[in-house]
Amino acid sequence: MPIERRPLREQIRDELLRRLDRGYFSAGTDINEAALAADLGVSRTPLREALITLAGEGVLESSQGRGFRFAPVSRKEFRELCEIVAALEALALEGSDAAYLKKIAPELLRLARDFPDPVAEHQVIERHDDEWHDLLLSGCRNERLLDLITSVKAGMRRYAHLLAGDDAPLEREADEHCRVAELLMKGDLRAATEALRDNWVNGMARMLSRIPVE
Amino acid sequence: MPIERRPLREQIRDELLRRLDRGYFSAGTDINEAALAADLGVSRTPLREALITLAGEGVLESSQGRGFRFAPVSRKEFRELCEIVAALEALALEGSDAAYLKKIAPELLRLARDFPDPVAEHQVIERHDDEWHDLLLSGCRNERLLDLITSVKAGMRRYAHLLAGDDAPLEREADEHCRVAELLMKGDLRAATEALRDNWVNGMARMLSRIPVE
DNA sequence: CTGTAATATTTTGTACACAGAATTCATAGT
DNA sequence: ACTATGAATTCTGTGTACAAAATATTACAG
Repeated sequence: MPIERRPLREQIRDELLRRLDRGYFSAGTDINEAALAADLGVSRTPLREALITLAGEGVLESSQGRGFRFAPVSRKEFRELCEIVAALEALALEGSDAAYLKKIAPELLRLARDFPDPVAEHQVIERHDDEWHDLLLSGCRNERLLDLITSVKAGMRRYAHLLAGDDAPLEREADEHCRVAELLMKGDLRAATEALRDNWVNGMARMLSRIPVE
Repeated sequence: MPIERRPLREQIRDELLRRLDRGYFSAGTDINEAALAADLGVSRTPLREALITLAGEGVLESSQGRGFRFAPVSRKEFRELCEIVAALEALALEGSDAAYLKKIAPELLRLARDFPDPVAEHQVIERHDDEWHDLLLSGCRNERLLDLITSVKAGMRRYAHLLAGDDAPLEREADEHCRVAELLMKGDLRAATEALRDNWVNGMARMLSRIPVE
């Protein structure tokens, strides 16, 4: 059994993101380091290291003497993040090998079509969506870009659980993914990139209707 | 005198980037935390916090048990970073207020024209270039995007000092900045964005000729 | 009853300590 | 001379301790 040999700070970061997905933390609340560390069964040192990482990704905010808190959600920030990821994913897709994309297009189509039961755990749904995007970008050779996309998406996780419950948005998302896959199958990289951009813009609109006006 | 009231980790991060600009550290070398902490006159704790931040920005790498080291420079990574920043700056410019851009265009032109003496400190030259880009993007209202650009650019600082010494690249850079400013003056945001993209592509080519083939 | 000053409590930011992993160095065997 | 083995050393990763700042509480004056 290959016991966990990764720095605690990384394991803690992952665990905090997992809890965030599950809605354990409500946005805007302060973090009590001692309490959270005790809860996780670690000391404050690696916990703080994880918190600093998450702050760098925009998941947390910090201010002198007041420690860390979960960054509040806002329509404006969500819009900003969507714009950014849309541009970055488009860049990644543009820079991918067209032949490779053509090869994986059927798999992308399949994934898009058999989207999970709308009543499934939100977590399952999110993971399915992530899987599709990951596969789509798996042909990008710009490693830094892929890292950056992962990092920015971590900053969007605070919004993911807002999508819970309704099924109509999921179907539209799936439709749009199909469209991207079909364009890739035809070998039209340019159009696929535009369809991906549209997907983000539309997805943003769908989500915005669920974020309360502050 | 307003004594520094920021977390040490931030001051340390800034100081490390400053030293990086001055070429104190050579890429690829391991960091000895105790020695560096002693040199800076702080303890290892806030130093490590700064190192973790820098690792998140791609300035450093880390591996289990072996600590941190300055990420090695490579033509591939530099190309990747340039692509990313080009896309992000283009996005930022597109999203700016056209009227505001028209207003600051003359100042941009002035800044581009009186570029500093080529024999000046590299640091001065870099700062001048940064100033121009900062002003150009000052009309962007996507705050997350601006933060992200700053962060990615921090990851490029390892390459900046390679530009030292020659003056021809600086003049070309200035020419291209002028062109962007002129297009903004005309109110042609689309063309200006393209010119900015070209500026990054060309700047990348100029730099690549100075990065040794690994 | 409200606002303010003083005090107590909590919590962060930083320093320090220690165990264990990684590396270096030395020694022995082929 | 070279590889392998093991001891010694160095350094990181994590836990703990403490001082100063922030927050909460109490006491008091208007």
